[in-house]
Amino acid sequence: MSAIPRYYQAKTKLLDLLSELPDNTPFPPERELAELFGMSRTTIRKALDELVLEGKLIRKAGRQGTAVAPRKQVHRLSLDALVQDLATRESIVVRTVGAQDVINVESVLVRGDEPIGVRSTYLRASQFPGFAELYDRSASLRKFLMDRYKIRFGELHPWCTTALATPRIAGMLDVRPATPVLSVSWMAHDFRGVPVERSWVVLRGDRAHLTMHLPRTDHVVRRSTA
Amino acid sequence: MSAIPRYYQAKTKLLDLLSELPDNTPFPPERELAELFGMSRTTIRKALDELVLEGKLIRKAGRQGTAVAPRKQVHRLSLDALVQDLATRESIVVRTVGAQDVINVESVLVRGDEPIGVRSTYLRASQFPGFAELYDRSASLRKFLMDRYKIRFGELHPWCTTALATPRIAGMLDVRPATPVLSVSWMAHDFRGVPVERSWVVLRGDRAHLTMHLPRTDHVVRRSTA
DNA sequence: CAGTGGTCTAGACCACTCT
DNA sequence: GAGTGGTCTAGACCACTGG
Repeated sequence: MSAIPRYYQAKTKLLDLLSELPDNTPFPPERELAELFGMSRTTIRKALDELVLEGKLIRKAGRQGTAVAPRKQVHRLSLDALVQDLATRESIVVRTVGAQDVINVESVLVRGDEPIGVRSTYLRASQFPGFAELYDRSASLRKFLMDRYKIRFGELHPWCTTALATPRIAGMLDVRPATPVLSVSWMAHDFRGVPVERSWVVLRGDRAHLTMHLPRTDHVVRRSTA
Repeated sequence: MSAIPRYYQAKTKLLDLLSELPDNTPFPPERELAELFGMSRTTIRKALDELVLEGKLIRKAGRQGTAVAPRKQVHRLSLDALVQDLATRESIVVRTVGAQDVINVESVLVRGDEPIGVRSTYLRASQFPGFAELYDRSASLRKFLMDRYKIRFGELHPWCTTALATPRIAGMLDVRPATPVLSVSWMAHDFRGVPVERSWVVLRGDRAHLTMHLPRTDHVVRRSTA
């Protein structure tokens, strides 16, 4: 008479167990939980899968097994900071793509020893002669473009959605492929409307929040009411 | 010698098959694919699961089975529109929560005959006497609060992340539980800093993009370089 | 009623990693 | 070497939906 799937019952029980354990506590092995709950390992795994996707558990191959994920590790990243370029990063790759006409600047965003995002920016090489040699990787990319190439940026209209991590991105973020991520993209123009850069940021949804800012609105969009 | 899992090989093949089929084309049954690829149904299902999560396939219970999902169905929703209250919606529920002191206004956001999001707003009943009787559901909630209760809103700092759909939300969005969704939240204050509303929007990541706006920045955040 | 996806089982083998 | 998670199999039963 239970319309509730067994794996979901397991998930609920595991969540209870989980919430009482301190961070990084080793979790019982899957086979043990299966026997304990009287379910097959497959069913237990389905429950564990979801908890891992939600960032509540961490699984590692080999002997160490599953453990309670460190909580309160959600980092707040502002949209402005993403656009300006992040202060903390681990690596920057500048590479030319295709017929030497596209420059790709890729950086890994790190917070608290964890990679939590990847930022990838594409520029036209013809627009920025000598970029690879001149670029100072310790500074903001946006500031560099403004200072060195006298770019004056116009307004931005970034957009944001969810995606599943590709194998490459998953490797960079230390998560499994198909992990849900937050994807933020924008196309930057200068103040005259000339395209300047195309950027794309992928954030680990379980480790990062994107914060935005909306100015005071004393007016409201008027609607034509039928 | 193949480090590539069989389910991922299956996914790649299915993706090829998929990309050549028109929208809404019925897909072969799982048991048939299993025999065709020489894999177990479980393995095929793991591949199909990811394709469904990515919004490339649609599964329905019963006789109709799996089909190619309609593409190019991504709706762009602006952050401003979310905050103002959506123009298109299917249903609004006003209910009191707990000891009659919290009002919850919940609406389903519909685009092109599909539910793509849920917006839930919480208000303090004591702050808005007679709300349930007075509220005109055809108008913007925000506008209603401004007109009827003379609320003057201050600036907002919404935040955004990914989440997995709970069973309740999944039911409202017509997706499976644990489907990745885009979660946008904010706390609205009036211009003096008094809390007014607490809102939460969940969007189907495979059907909706959130668009934002960033004004021109002639200045760049200065960093203290060590 | 027949066929579909949704769930579940019991078992197997592998790669990895700690001891 | 022992134990972990990652993958995979073959089979089963169920709920649902169309003809």
